[in-house]
Amino acid sequence: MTTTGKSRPDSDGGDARGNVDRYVPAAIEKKWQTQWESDGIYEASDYIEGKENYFSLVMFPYPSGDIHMGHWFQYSGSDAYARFKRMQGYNVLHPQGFDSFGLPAENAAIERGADPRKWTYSNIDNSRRQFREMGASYDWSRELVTSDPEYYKWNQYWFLQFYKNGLAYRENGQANWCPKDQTTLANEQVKDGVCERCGTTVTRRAMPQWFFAITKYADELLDMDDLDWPEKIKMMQRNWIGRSTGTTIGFDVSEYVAGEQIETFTTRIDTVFGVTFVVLAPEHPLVMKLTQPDQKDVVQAYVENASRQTEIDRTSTEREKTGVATGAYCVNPMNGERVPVLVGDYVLATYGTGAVMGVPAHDERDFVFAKKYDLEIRVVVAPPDWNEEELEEAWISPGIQVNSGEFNGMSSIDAKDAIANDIESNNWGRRTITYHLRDWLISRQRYWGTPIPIIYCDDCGTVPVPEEDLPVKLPENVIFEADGRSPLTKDSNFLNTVCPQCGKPSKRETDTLDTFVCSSWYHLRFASPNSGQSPLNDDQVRAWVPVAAYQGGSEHAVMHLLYSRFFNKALRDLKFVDFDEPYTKLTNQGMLTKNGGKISKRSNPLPPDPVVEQHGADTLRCYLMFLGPWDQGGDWSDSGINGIKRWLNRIWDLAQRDYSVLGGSVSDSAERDLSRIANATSQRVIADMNVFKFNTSIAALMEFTTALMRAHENGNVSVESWRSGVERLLLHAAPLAPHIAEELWQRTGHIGSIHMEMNPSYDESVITADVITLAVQVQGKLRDQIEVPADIDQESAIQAAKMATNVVRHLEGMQIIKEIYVPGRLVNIVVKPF
RNA sequence: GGGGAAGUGGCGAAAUGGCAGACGCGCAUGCCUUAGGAGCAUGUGCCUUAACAGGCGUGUGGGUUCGACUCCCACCUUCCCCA
Repeated sequence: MTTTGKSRPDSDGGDARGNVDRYVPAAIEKKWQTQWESDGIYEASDYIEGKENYFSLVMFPYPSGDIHMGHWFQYSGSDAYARFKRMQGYNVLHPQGFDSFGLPAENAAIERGADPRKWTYSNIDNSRRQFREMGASYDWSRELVTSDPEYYKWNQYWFLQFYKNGLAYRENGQANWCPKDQTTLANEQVKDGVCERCGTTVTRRAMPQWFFAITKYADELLDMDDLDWPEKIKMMQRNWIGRSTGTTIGFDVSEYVAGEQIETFTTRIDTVFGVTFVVLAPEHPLVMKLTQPDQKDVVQAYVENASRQTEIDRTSTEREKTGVATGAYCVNPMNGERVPVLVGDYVLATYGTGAVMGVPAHDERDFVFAKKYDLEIRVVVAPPDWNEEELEEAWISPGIQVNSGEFNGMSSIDAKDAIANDIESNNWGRRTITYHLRDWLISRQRYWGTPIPIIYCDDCGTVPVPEEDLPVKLPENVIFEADGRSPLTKDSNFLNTVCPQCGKPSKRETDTLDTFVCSSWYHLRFASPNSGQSPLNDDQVRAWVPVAAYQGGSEHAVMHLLYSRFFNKALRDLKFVDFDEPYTKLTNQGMLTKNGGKISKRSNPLPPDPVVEQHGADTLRCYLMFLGPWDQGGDWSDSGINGIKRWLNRIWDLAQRDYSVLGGSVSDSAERDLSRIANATSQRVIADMNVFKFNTSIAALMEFTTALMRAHENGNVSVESWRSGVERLLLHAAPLAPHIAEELWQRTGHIGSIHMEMNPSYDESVITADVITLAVQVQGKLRDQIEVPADIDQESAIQAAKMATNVVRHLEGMQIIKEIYVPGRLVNIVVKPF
């Protein structure tokens, strides 16, 4: 414990400063948290006369047990921003809730026998407590918990709308399977071949799965020109969608299999005359049909071996590319040549057509492959000054077509089009657009999620649950076993039902929805939280959405943020919303680390509660904001927190100083100086808060704090200037340190909450000083500084600069060849020896 | 391998073409104190110097400019994303 809590009879804060009690955060923070809540000052009205609505949303947490220091970092910043916007006169909606479906609850059930519902809701209670201790300005009246039936009912409703409109479908497919979590994963949830959540190597498994048709929106999702988002996130989404334009062309194999051809996709159709082999994925349906008898054993063994490898291994650039010949040949339609067909495991059946044309001269991978297997390397796009010599490495840049029949002499850029036209007119293939993006796999073979509202009837087939029967509730008291089967498949009360169409006994779907469905539309529900009979209230949605400012981590770049955009567009086309994008402006907070590593409860713990207990919530909030730029994150260290504590202590002391000692000997210049720094501080703080630069906002406020203390000690400012200075300091500090600002606001005689006040205004004309310091350089090196009137003209400034003592020395024996004056900043004199 | 971001005192950082190191930590000296993990004051990039002053300095090497942490080129290192 610190000594701050102990009462001491005299010395500090006493005597001339007006006998003030010490700053004890614990004594004021709880009090104001309770007061704010009972006054409901952060509850947003949908309309306030004369105020513009501003929806400032921060990504809601998964309630894993504790609000950890990373959460404090994220939520302190977003709360400070929301508070700042409120004080700029906006009608701000800043809600909070819990993304409470998901694997950890269920794993806790399997590992420790905890009931997922109890485990989750007790975590939520704890998280609510910690959010309150943070002093965050959330509108708790709009809180939502995604595992509540009132919420997930609408997930089911959206699913049904999507299903009816062809945006949700079920298909047999190879799914990513996590053997540990016993569930399927979307591509986005597989990182480096392992499960994003638990790190287990992902395998593939064939099973019927539900999908959302996100690829229908691939092109529209690429249009992000109007989004005020970090360029990095846009780039990641573009890469993830991975649109590439090219040509599909068929290589005839009818001499082996009647009427068949190998379809290949390429973005470099200009190199098609350089094809010297074709490679099939081991899973390609033509592999066995084409393989010649003497190659059967080799190919079979190769295919079997490939099936045991992960995709990551197979496509790794570290690994040498391997392949085996099938003994068959296919025909290049462009020149009628027969080229060998090989099988190679670096070609994946799931991408493109599952076959690639090999052009060793113009593709690095093919080049290496051809060298290894001694295949022809034929140049068809000539590098500049090429004279038929062999290439040292693949030439992948544009060039001039050679060995390309009628296209010889054309630039390869033009040839792309010309050859594609030729192929299309001969019906050998077609222009094709491919995407890396796959449809969103939403099925999870898990219990703790939203049941998919579908019933399977022997007679009627797949039947959607009627909307009036929603929600399909998750059963309680189910059996958990780590056997790869969802508890829902073993709960006969849940599983067995009757067909809504024919009334015959039928089975429910036992898959639950990916939890990213919950977070794809939660912002809409925050805007219209109380619509019991409909998912949304149109007026409320229109009042608040799209979200003006959205804050969250960049780890959601290709999952949540892409799904949300898709959801919004789908809901727009189904006439539920009338805007194109859900989040207008996005800001990423950086990651908070400890000793350079990720903070984790087990291996690298950093619990916030002890810090709050020792220093108070305001100190912790400000310290986290002061570490560095919010969008860059930072590394936690205990050492700096005292600086912030000292600053808050100084504010505490300063705001309560006895100002009756002032006013006796007011100096005009001291008044002007204080006014100048006061206005300059507001200008800096307002500009910085607007762009989430909390660190420099705090630095400006610290400087202002020091200036106020100096003014008081010198005793030469008026009571009015002093009081308005203190007021200004408290108002600017309020978004960052809400409790101490509120307490001091009250103690300095104000009625009502400081958080309902407006930011102080500033006058730019006051900020400019009448006398300024100019830097004087000779040859660009600083030699002296001069005090001059602020409105000095160029000629006088240069005159004065030349007379500065230390400048004279450097001008001796030199002739001046150039003089530069940067108004208000510096004079630079360029010289050379006579 | 491709794409992106970053590299500044002992430390967190500021400055995005104009006085590098604001603000804070730490450290040093002094004041106050019975006491200090409290408070206040002063100092604090490196080198030379008694001082005035000078030299060097923002990962490395070039370039543009009167002037470069900032812009351009090449390279090194770290982190992130993708393969």
